[in-house]
This record gives sequence, C-alpha cells and structure tokens, in this order.
Amino acid sequence: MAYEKKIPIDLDCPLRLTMSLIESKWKSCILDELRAGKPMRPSEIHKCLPEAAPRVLDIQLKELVEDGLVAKTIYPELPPRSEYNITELGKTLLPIIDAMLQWGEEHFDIFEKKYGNK
Amino acid sequence: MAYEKKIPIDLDCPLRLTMSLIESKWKSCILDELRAGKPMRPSEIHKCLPEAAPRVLDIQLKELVEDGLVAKTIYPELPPRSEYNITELGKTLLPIIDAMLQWGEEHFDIFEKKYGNK
DNA sequence: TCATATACAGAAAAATTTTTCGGTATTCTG
DNA sequence: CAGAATACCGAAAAATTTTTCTGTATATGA
Repeated sequence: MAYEKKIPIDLDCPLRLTMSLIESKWKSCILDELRAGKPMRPSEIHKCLPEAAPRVLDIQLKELVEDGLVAKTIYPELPPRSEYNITELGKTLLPIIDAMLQWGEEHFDIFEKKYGNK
Repeated sequence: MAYEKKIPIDLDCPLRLTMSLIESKWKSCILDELRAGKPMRPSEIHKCLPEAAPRVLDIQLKELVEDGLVAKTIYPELPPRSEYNITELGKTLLPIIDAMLQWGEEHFDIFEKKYGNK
C-alpha cells in the first residue's frame, strides 16, 4: 500500500483526537479553502496554498478523505480531473477552524512584534 | 542557548499562526489541564499526562511560556518548586480548546469504529 | 514531434518532533 | 551515608512529517 501513517489518529483523548485530525501543517488550511462548499480541483488547491509542497497537499488530502472530512470525486476524463469537497463531517469542524482563524487575526500583532523580523 | 525551535511560529497566515502555537502533541492538553486557573507544579502536570514523556512536557511548557500562553513562577526553595499558570492570553484560547474537546467527544464513535482495534 | 497540463505515486532526503537516557543540584528521610 | 523527591538540561536516538525529485499516463496545442 502507498504512504501510510503509523498512528492514524489518537483515540486516547478527545482533544488529541480532534487535534490529530487537523494538526498536520496544511490540513486546517485545506479545510479552510473548502469551507465555502465549492468543489475544488487539486491544481486549484495547490494554487491557493503555494507555500505547501504539492506532494504534501496530495498526501494530506488523501488523509482527509480517509478520515471522512473531505470527499473526492474522480471524473474518468482525459486529461484527468478530480474534485474535492468538504463533507458534512468536515463541516462540523469549521467553527473550530473559524475560531482559530479569528484568534490568529486578533492576536497577530502580539506575535508579529515578538517574532517578526519585519 | 538551550533547545530551540527552528521556526517558532507561523506568521504567514492567521490560521497557521494559531495552529503553530498549539499543534505540538501535548500543548493543547497542557492548556486544558491549566484551564481551571489553578497553578500546577510540573510534577502534577506530568502525573495528569502520563502518556507524555516528561522531557517533552518540559520543552512544551517552556515554549508555551515563551509564547506567552502560560506563566511560570519559580519559588527559590529547596527542594525546588515552580508553578505554571495559564495567562490571560492563554485563556483566550480556551474556547478553541473546549470546542475541540467537545468535537472529539461528539465524534469519538465514528473514529473508534473506523480505527479502533478494540 | 515536443512541450504542457493533469493527477498521482514511490523513493529518498531533509527537517522537525518526540522519546530515551543520563546528568546537575539540593534537601530530607531512613 | 544511600536513596528519594524536586525541577531541570543536554545529547543522541527514534519516529514522524515535510520536501524534493523522478516517474506514470494521456490528450491537446504549437
């Protein structure tokens, strides 16, 4: 089988469970991109997150699909086309993503002053 | 200098900023332990999170202090005593921690069925 | 024909995080 | 005195994640 996570998610503690689903570097951003409900093609997602290595987005998209937070539709066309959508389960995480986004906006200055090299 | 994070926190995106503050394996749990506002000694925190390697808790506590989410008080006694408290800034993250905790509780069954080996 | 776009996979390297192990220092208890 | 408790720290090993690179396949457009 392809790339495989050793410990897919953490079932020992509800907090760790939630964290383990989204803590990988770009997963929360992917969910944020898909938040509107509009299906997105992988190339589109790559364009929206240019800082992320494409391979990592592939891997993390795959894990999000495995975990049921994102759904994938493959169109048997050529050139190939596929689309990713946030699932109902994934949508239930959006309030958390929103809250983190908002917190980051509200407290950006503190950390900019602290760690920003301008 | 001692142990040093390469990229302390992520200033490129507000969502990544928030995530980078709490995504390390035990940070959210530490904040959860301190949520009540009661000061905790390191040994107490270790006892509450027995799955975590003590060294990692030390490191992550230190980072939480550096980032201003947790405050540390050292009592110049012998044997040494120190206490950790959540700061006002740290408290502003609690709604997010709470939401993740609650989400984990609500959706535990799905993932238990999916990944739990009983 | 050749380059491009598309989506994705494997492998290996690099970076980072987590864990394990050992060590410092001091006081109190047996 | 030996050992425990206390709070740390450094170094190195292990584990994991992220990045980079290369390769598959097929159609379209120059």
